[in-house]
Amino acid sequence: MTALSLSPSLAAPQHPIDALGHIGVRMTFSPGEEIYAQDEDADMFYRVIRGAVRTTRLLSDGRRQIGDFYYADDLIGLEAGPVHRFSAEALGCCEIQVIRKSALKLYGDEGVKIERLIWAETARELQRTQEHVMLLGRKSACEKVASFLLDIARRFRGEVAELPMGRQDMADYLGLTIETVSRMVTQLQTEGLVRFLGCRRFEVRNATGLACLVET
Amino acid sequence: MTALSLSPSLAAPQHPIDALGHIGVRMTFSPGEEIYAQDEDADMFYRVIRGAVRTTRLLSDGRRQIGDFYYADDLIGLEAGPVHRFSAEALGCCEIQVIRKSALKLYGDEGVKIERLIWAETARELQRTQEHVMLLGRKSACEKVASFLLDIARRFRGEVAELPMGRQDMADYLGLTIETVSRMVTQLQTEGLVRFLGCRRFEVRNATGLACLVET
DNA sequence: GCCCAGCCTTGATCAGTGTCAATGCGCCGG
DNA sequence: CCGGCGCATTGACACTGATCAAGGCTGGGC
Repeated sequence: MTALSLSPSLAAPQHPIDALGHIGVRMTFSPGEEIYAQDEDADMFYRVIRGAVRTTRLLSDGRRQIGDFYYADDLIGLEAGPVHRFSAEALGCCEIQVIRKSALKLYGDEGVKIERLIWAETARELQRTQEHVMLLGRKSACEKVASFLLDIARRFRGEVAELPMGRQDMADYLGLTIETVSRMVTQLQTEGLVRFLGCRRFEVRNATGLACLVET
Repeated sequence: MTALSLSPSLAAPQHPIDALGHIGVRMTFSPGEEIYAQDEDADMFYRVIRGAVRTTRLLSDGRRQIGDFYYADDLIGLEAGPVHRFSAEALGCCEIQVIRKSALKLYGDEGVKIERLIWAETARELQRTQEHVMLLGRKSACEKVASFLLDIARRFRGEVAELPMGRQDMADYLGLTIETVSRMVTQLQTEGLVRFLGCRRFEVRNATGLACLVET
């Protein structure tokens, strides 16, 4: 690690993720398949090449919380400790690059670059998790769903957006039940803020109205 | 707020945090005083020497969420981006070591050690934030308060524990209202799980009973 | 094209938590 | 010692979101 990359997001070359190149192996996973398990040894980390992934954690009585959703070029499985604290599962079919941490030593300068990348991604993940805390702690069901849809929609730049997850996953991410998510989606649609075409495709019809629901 | 003189520490570096030694300045803050502000430039980071600190974030309409509480030897103000995304405030009187990130360059090898320390702390913070997400997303008011008290109590190893924050801060950390926190505290006491001596001091009377409320 | 399974939506009701308001308690200054 | 202020507690009630229970849609296989 070179000294002092304290603001990793500022030091932004074109595609830092490319440093990972073809290290490790590529694997494909089918819908719902587990990529790694909660409490499993964390000697690998993963890069999403194609598709979408959720990380989930179960309480002992079965309540489920989704940590986050990940898309192409996101890194997952970075851990401070020796084990994975969430499990990761493919949402649909997806392709994943699997990298053994200990293998990085073999890559010299390149390995150093990658370490820096990992640190930057960890810091970014912290930011995202802090946003998630705001969402869960202080937003109403309606605001939660609106925030979520707006987040997804941003990835599609005005095109029709496609949800890679079902209502249960949305609920477990937002700290709601599936019924409440469904009701809020219906409500946002009734109010003309979004329009659904089937239950996984939607478009934002009133971006400013939606943004009003999403306090920052 | 008063800048203190830099005094060399006598302790030999054993804890990794000691790498920070006496770099930077020490300052004291009085109860409620702001250490840094939300959206302020993040060119410093901070180490709690004595006392306790909260980080908070406000939504535009005034709803408040507390990110976390920090105690002696915790680092705060580490950010991925260029600005602080939460503000930090002293809970009681506290002493803080303030370190300018750019100053680390001057410390060569020591600077590299510190950079590693910062990375480790960021990863640890991510873990803590993920626990916070579980708490907010999937726990009842009663479980939230029980988790919180148990967490605090652990820092006092069976002794009478002292809450460094008031009910409002607990509420804003747990995503509840002050009234609900108060009711849950009363309920836990009625059930004989904890006993309060004044509203900021308590002891755990039935650790296993309390632990049962805190699913993992 | 039809059927079926799985997911999604909707409705009715309920529990938990928030809100509003009043009261209590403890600490500090005078 | 007393009074007042700020925080905490308690109570009554409202409301959000959960729960339970039907249906409805949709997409894939035959």
